[in-house]
Amino acid sequence: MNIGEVAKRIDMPVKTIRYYEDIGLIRPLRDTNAYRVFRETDMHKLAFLGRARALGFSIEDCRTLMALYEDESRESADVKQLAQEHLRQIEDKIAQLQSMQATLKDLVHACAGDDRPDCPILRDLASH
Amino acid sequence: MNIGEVAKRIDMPVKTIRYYEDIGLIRPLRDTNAYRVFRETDMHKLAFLGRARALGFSIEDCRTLMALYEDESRESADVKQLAQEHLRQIEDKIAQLQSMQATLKDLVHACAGDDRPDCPILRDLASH
DNA sequence: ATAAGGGCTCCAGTCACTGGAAGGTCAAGG
DNA sequence: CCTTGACCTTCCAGTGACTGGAGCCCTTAT
Repeated sequence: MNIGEVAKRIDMPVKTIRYYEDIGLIRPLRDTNAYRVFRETDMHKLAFLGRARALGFSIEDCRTLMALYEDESRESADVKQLAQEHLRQIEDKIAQLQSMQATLKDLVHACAGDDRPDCPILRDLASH
Repeated sequence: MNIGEVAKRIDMPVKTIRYYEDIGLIRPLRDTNAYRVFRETDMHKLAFLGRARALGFSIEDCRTLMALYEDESRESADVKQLAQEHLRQIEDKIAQLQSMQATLKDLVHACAGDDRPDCPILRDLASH
C-alpha cells in the first residue's frame, strides 16, 4: 500500500509517517520506483504510535512502548512504570494550567472590557 | 545594573533576558565595555513579561500586552479579548489533558505491574 | 600576575512535526 | 503519443521559547 492510502486509513499526515520512518520507528519496504510500500505490520505500528501519541506519550516513550510490545518476555511492571510517570506529568501540567485558569478567570471577570483604558488585567501584570 | 543582578532580582535566567532583547521586547542601554545596563523601566518590563509568561501568554501575546500597557489610549476591551481567547485555549488544553488522564488512570489501574508480560496498557494501544 | 567570576557574541540543539521547492512516476483522457 | 493532474520522492528551513556551549573579553581580589 502507498503512503497516501495509509495516511487516509489511519488518519495520520503523510509527512508524519515519513518522519516516523526517518527516526526509525517504522521500516516500510520500497518498490522499484522508490515508493514506500506498507505491510500490515507497518500499519499496525503506525496505529499503535497514533494512539500512544494521542495519550500524550513522547516519541521516545513511544519507541520504548513499541519495544516492550514486541518483547514477548517483557514485564508489565516496566510498562506500568512508564505510564505512571507519564500520568504524573500530565497531572502536574493540569494543575499548572488550572492555576493559570483561576487567575485569568478572575482577571477577565474584573475587566470591564469597554472603550476606557483602565484595565485590571494590565494592572495585575504590572504590579506585584 | 548588570544582567546577572537583574536576573537574580526578578528571578529570570540571564539567557532569557538576552533572548528578550534579541526579539525586541526590551532595549537595555550599553556601557562602554558593551555590558548591558538595565534601568528601572527595563526591570519593570521584564517583571511584566515574567508574569504574563507565567499566565501562559505567548511571546507575541506578551508583545501585544506590553504595547497595550504603554498605550495610554488603549481600550480595555482589547486586553480583555486577548485574555479571554487565551483563557479559552487553556481550558481546551485542560480538557484534552483530563481526557488523557482519565484513560491513563484506567489503564494504569488495570495493569498488574508485575513480572508477567500480560499488559492491558499495551493491549489497548495495539487494539481498537 | 593570576585566578575566579562576571560579561559578550554566535551557533547548534531541543520537540514533533510542517511547509515548500524541485523533481520523478503513474493512470486516464484526447 | 501527449498532456494533465494526482501521486510520490528527497532535502532544507521554520516553528516556540528558550538552553547549552565554545571562545573570547572585562573586572576584581589576592
